[in-house]
Amino acid sequence: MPPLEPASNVAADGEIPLYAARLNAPQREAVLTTEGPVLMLAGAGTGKTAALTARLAHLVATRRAWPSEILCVTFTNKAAREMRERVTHHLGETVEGMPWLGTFHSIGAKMLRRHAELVGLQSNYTIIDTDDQLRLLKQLIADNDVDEKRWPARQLAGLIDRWKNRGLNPEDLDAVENEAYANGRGQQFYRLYQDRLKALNACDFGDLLLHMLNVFRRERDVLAHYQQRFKYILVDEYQDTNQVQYLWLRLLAQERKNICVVGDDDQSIYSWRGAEVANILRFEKDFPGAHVVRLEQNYRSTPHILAAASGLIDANSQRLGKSLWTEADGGDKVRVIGVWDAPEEARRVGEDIERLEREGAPLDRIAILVRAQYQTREFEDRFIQIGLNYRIVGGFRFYERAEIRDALAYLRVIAQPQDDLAFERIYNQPKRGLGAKTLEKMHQHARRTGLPLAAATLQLADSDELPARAANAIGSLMRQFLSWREQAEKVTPAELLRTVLEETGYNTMLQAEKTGEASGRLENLSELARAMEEYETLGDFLEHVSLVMDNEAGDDSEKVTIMTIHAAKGLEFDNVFLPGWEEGVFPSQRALDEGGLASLEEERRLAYVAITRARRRCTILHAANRRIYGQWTSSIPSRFVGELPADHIDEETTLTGGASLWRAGMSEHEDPFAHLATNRPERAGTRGPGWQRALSTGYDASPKRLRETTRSAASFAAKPRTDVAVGQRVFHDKFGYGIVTDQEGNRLEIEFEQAGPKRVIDSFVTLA
DNA sequence: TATTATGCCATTTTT
DNA sequence: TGGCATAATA
Repeated sequence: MPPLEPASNVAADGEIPLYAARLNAPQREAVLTTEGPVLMLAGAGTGKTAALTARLAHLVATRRAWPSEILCVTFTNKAAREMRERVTHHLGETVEGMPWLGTFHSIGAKMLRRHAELVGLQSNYTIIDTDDQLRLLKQLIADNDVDEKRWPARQLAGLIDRWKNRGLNPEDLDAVENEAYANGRGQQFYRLYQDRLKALNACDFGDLLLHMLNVFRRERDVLAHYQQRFKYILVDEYQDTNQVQYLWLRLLAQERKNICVVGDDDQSIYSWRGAEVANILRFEKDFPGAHVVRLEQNYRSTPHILAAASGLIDANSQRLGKSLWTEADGGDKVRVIGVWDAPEEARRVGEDIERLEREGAPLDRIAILVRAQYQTREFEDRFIQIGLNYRIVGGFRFYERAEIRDALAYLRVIAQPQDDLAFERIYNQPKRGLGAKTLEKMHQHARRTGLPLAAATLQLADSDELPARAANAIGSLMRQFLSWREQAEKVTPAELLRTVLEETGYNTMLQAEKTGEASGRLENLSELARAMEEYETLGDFLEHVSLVMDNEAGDDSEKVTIMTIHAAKGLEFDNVFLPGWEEGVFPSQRALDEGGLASLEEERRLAYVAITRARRRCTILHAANRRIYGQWTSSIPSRFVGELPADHIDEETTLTGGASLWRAGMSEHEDPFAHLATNRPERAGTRGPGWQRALSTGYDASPKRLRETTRSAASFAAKPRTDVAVGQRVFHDKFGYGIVTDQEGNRLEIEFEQAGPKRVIDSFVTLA
């Protein structure tokens, strides 16, 4: 056990150690207050991570604890990675890595591998994702004569997830909870699901935490062991913890009470995922005598941006209260721009970005942050048209692609023969002429014999239950599995994967397809194999895959980022564009219709997060008309716009006076500008209940400055390519192969083989 | 058994 | 509107 004396690299008498040298007073306080509970309230951009890592470094450098005696939990792999890097930097290479620094789930998984038998699992259990989870539930629902139409598997999955987030086991459900699914069969299905998982030697994400919580609650010696081990506990983004995580931490911290949590109640935006702001709000009650430190000096944004954000969040009740300030001065006010419709919004943002680009602003420091994914399409369309480099974050993740999942399913069956879900995914992929009928027999046999699906299938192939063709197909597949399993002992996981892809004919299948898509899939698979190179065992790799689902696509070209506000939490950009600030979009209709005040306040926090991402300039936009689900809908500016303090914003509109009319709620035939719209929007009878309130929130209806939007100079000035002509066959990253049917300047009309006719900018295609 | 037609329903998604 | 899932067909 390390003594409590200062290490050599730390000055003894009040001199400030290196890792704390650049910290401000509150940050330093947060670092040096090592004993007892600490609540660090860290506003946006206040150097939270710096303080947190310095604290870690301090604990180790002063020998208060070994790295292995500190539990440090984050929510994302990214945050964990960053912290690890920064601590390593502080402490130099001499210190061993921190084994207990990671996400809640990865730490849960690690503990559970050690104690798996206590919850009826083997230590090589599989971690299934939501896709597997859904398929499993669908089977259960079908097997138990419940109409999936009436009681969707998604709903059940959601319920189970919520129960687990709250730390509830099947037996803990009360009658009300039980009623929530299939007329009082919630508990039954939850239990069935858990039993099934156990039989598959698998668990879902929620289980990683819940199983360990159960172990802590039941096995006193296990709990005591970890309580002893973790001398200090650090928790990042505490406002995002859910009930299980809270209970978990409380048990672990109970003994020593050296727990330091960091968070910002104003940035709590995941309550719909089970996060409870209440956890941070009541920390001082949970841990009496807690030392509270407020980080309020902001190092990121200009005063106007901060003031706008602060003014907005002031409208929320239930806050711990912080006021951000900065030493910086100057900077532009937050711009608020009203436009006619969504296409104009995209055009406007595109033009602004082109201007910024001409002024020398790097594209990768510009972001467009949207409330919902569907908003990205308008920008994508526009940017393709004007040839602006962009990337959309979110949506498909690497490990969620079909080909990757197929490949992983093969590996899973090799590693863990009980993994029925994986086996079921690939038994006929690539096509082996096996269908639903064969599957049904496989299931029947598995149920009869109590064997895992793969094993039962093997038996079945030897019986004469199946038509010869099917039996042969299965037989050879099973022989392949046997041989792969043997090889798994000898070759690296990456090699094994390559063998599998070759011997199954998966590669051949894709090669035969000859589409842009298929070649992309092949590339993804070799990318997967490459990513596997660094893993020694299959098990290591599979755990990594299921827990670390993020992948930073190695793309070097500068691009504008388009993503949701949720995805942007924790990031910062020089220039931020915030489109769609309209009632019904942001705040979202759902939030207005259900969830009441709490939900509205979460939307407001989301708006606060959005604005505080901006370092230098922030532009908010709202459109009068927008097509939502194919229906033209007109809308009024978001109430959040009205809540921005007037002194810190510049308002502007491209609607020549029409804006104030529309804002005043005039009907269509009175609107002198209605005829200007080519697609005449229907007047909204579909407005949510929020609009009345929005009108009364005192939106400033004074006359606006006139402003005419000009067309983008860049997209017309660009020189057309000379190597492309009508009739030329070309390749486009997104649309695949096609023939040029028309050329006008740098714009091409292309008939794509897969995607049909499209207009694109010539710089986006290569000759085929 | 594989392909086409129809229908349905749509936030946010750290693991 | 359009993407995805299940249903109906060749």
